[in-house]
Amino acid sequence: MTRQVHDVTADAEPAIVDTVLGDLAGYRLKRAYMRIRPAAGQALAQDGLRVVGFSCLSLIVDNPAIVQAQLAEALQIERPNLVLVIDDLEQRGLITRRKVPTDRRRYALHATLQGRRLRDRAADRLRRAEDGLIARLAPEDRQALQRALDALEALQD
Amino acid sequence: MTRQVHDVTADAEPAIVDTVLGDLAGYRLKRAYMRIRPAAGQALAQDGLRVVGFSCLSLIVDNPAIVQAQLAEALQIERPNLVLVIDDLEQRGLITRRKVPTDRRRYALHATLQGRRLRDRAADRLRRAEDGLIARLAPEDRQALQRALDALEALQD
DNA sequence: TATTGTTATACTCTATAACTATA
DNA sequence: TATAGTTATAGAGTATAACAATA
Repeated sequence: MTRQVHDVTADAEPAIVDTVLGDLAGYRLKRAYMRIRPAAGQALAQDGLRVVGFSCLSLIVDNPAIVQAQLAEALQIERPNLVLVIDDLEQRGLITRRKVPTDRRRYALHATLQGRRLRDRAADRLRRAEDGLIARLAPEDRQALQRALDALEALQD
Repeated sequence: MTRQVHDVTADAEPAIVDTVLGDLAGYRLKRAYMRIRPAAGQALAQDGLRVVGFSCLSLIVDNPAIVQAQLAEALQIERPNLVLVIDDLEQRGLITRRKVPTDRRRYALHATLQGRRLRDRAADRLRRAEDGLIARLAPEDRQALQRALDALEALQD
C-alpha cells in the first residue's frame, strides 16, 4: 500500500508547504529584490563601488551642487551614514566638496569628469546585469513589472 | 526677466533630477520593499515577533517536524543565524524541539497550539497592514504586481 | 568522511544622540 | 533657536570558520 520504495520523489527534498508567506506582497517583494541585488553588487564591484556609493555618485552627477542633506533625503539614508560614503567618493577623485558661499554650513557636491565617466560606465554594467535577469521575463511580464513599480511609487506617504 | 520672486516653486524643494536610478528595476524593487517593510515590522511587533521569527514560525506551523537545515534553506538564512531565532520561539512556548529517533543529529520542530494561534493572529495583522498599502492600488495595478512577482519567482537560478 | 546544530566572530547596514560651525 | 555636517556608538542583519555529536 505504501508508495515509498517506488516513489520517484523518495530521495528528493520533500516540498515545503507554505500557506501564508507566499501570499504576502512584502515577502515576495523581498525575495524578488534579493534575487536581483547580488547581480547588481557584483556589477558595481568591478568599478570598486557599492550600491550606496553608486547611488550617491549618480545623483551628484545628475544634480550638480546638491548638498548632503538633499542627497540623504532623496536616497532615504540617514545623514550620518552618508558621511563615509561621500568621503570615499571624494578621496577617489570622483566628486568634490565646495563650501557654499551663501551658507557656509553646506558643501555643494560636484562630480569630476572622472566621476561622470565612472557613473556612466557603472550604469551600463548595471543595466546589462539586470537585463541578464529581466530580459528572461516574457514581454507581458516585463510590462507588468514596470506597471506595478510605477503604481507602488505613485502611492502617497 | 527672472521668475524667481513670483515663481510659486521658489521656496519648494528643488526637484531632484535622476537619469539612471529610476530606470533600474533593482533600485525600484528595493524602494517598493522598503515602503512595505516598516508596516510589516510594526504589525508583527504587536505580537512580539520580528519578520524572521514570524517566517520561521509560519513554516514550522505549515511543516510539522521540519528540521533547521530545511528551514534555513527555505528561508535563505544561514544556519547559524537561525539558532537564536529558534531558541526564542522555543523559550516562548511557541514551538518544541524533539530529537529525531532515526537521526539524532536533527531536531524535529513542531508548533504548539499557542504557536499556531499566534501565527494565525500575526498573519491576519500582516495581511491587514499590507492591505493598507496594496488596497490603494487600482485593481489593474494589483494584478500587474501579482503577475510580476509570479514571473520573477518562476525565474530559474 | 559528511552533516546537524551550535559557538564565536566579524562585517555590513541602519539608527540615534550629541557635538561644531554656521545661520 | 534651528540647521548642515560630523562623530561616536549601538543595534540589526548577514556571513564564515570551526567544533561536538552523530551518520
